[in-house]
Amino acid sequence: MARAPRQADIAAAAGVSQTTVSLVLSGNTDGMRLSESTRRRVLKAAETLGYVPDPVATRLASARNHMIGVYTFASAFPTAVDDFYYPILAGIEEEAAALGQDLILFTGTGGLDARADDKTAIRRTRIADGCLFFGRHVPEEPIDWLLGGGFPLVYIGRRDELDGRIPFVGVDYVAASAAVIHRLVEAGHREIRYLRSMDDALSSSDRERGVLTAAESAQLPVRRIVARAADAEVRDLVERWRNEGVTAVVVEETDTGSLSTALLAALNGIRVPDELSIAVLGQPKNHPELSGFDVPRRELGRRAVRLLVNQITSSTARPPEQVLLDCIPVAGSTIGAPGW
Amino acid sequence: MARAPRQADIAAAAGVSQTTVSLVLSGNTDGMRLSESTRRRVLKAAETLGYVPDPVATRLASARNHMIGVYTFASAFPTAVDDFYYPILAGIEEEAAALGQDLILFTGTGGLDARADDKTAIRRTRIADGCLFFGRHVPEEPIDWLLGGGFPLVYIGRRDELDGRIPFVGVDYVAASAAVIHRLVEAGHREIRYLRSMDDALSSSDRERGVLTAAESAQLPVRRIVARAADAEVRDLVERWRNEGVTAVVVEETDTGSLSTALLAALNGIRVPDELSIAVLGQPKNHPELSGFDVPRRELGRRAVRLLVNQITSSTARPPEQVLLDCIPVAGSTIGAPGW
DNA sequence: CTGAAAGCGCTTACAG
DNA sequence: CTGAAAGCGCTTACAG
Repeated sequence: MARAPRQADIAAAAGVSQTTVSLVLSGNTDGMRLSESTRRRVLKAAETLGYVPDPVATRLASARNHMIGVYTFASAFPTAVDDFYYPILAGIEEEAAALGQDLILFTGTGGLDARADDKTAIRRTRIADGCLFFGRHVPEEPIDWLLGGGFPLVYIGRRDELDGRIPFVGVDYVAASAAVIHRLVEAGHREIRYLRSMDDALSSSDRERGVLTAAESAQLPVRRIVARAADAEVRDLVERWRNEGVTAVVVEETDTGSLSTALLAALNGIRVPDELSIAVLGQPKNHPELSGFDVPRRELGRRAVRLLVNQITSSTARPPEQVLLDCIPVAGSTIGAPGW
Repeated sequence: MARAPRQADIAAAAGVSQTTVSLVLSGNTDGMRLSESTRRRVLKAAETLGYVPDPVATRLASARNHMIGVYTFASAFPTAVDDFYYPILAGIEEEAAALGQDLILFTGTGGLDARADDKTAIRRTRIADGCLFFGRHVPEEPIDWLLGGGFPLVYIGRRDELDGRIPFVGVDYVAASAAVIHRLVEAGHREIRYLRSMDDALSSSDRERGVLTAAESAQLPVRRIVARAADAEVRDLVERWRNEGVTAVVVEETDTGSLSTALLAALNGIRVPDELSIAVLGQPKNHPELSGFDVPRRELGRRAVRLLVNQITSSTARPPEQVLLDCIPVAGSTIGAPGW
């Protein structure tokens, strides 16, 4: 079997110039008309030869190849957090397929942590028409470089770096978290504690902000509401809270879910929600009974793709689009009236 | 921010030709020597200008871009079968990253089922240095076309199409399935039934072959051992088998896991393994207690990547490598002595 | 030791 | 209505 046919082969077969073949095949007839007969001959020759345009050459010549990149600053398929990322990736793939875009997963060359400042890896994303970025932090220099070059990109997750010039699709954790606190307050709780991770990601501080805002507006004792803790400290905390007469604990759900797991493990003996109400800011795996909210992860992926493709196809430079998606409240059964 | 610097810019800055820049940067010094001073000047200029090679141009000129494709004949992130594909993809990504390869996910343009004969989509894979293929069947024409063109590809899963010319990394379902039957026989079972899906994939018939071979060598009544069934029919089957004095049921685990789920659901009332022993040819989600075997899915992905990269980097044309991986036996607790 | 030239397969002005 | 030419940013013979 021979080498893949190119436009020149079709041109020879159809007795026209390579330019004409390109014109016919790309459908770029800006003002120019091609005779119907030429057109048909070219198309037939292309069909016969089994022509497929070389996407690399296309991209080099025209800066469009219908491929969008996905760049994650850690493994795209991390073992520990399957359920966290998988729906996002599924959403990305779904929408990409719907829009006729292939996906390039940039896996980076070095070890996992070396990736952040792997400038080369990030710049490599330019082989695609545009790129989706994932990750808790933004490597400002290379992203700035891409942005400055007019390269279309969209972050997954809210970002406030680079003076708000980064387009993103994020999640409105502030509103969703506030709603959970309000629900507890309405159920009569006053002694509430919020357990968050040590991590300083925006998704963490947004949740905390929502919690604090809601607590303030309900005139709760805001001072003591937030507790930062590593997993190992949770047991002691719960013990202490119990003695303080706390009636509800709200916990942050992180990508690994280890904090909520630690909380549930520390609960042994305590009846939920009779003695203690529990709410989770996010939805842990295999715990549909937990009250809290669901993160629209699949939609996050889908929406990000749409934003990116819009950016790629729109000719005019627009201000960076920044979208926040609403979470889905989960009623669950772990919020009750204040106990003991 | 200006346009990305290219080799010509470095050449100007360093006072050499663009060719020299290419030579220095690529390290392609076949027999030719470059003066150390030139070399240093070029590297410094490249560093200063923040040069990053354009991967598109590199690929067009050299036919190597350190990207490997992943082509699935269905969604790469199918919702229904998360746990089935995810480990394979995770393995692929892991190994690709280790070998410095980016991944291109070809998502196809049309609907999901239109993909198989989407010749264009398959040919598009040629943008990568090579491609991994997934899927229950082989679209022979385009695969033959790729193979004939010397395009490196590796299938995930055993394949026997195209006269054995398709390189693959598969799973030795025959041996693993036979081992399960042997285990039952050793436990004293004679009345065994094997429940398989209606699907005719090779992974199904391999399992059946293993079951039959083992049954024959144990001189079981092979005639009646295999039952093909849709999920809905399982309940009636189990009922009948119960009346026939069957003491062990072996079930195929498919990608969706629906058959084993149906079997477990049909079991209500029957005590396992006291009354009935159960074994699964594969490992259903969330059922570590089931006896059977684990498919080395992560390793499947990893190994496939290694095979592919070997193929890409080896200069000599070799016969297609076909690898079968062993499964991991799962002892479980659902096999006992024959009941009733 | 280094450079001028051709070529990878396309697209896009620009001429006719 | 169609073609010759230049160019996208590289690599790779081939000369010097």
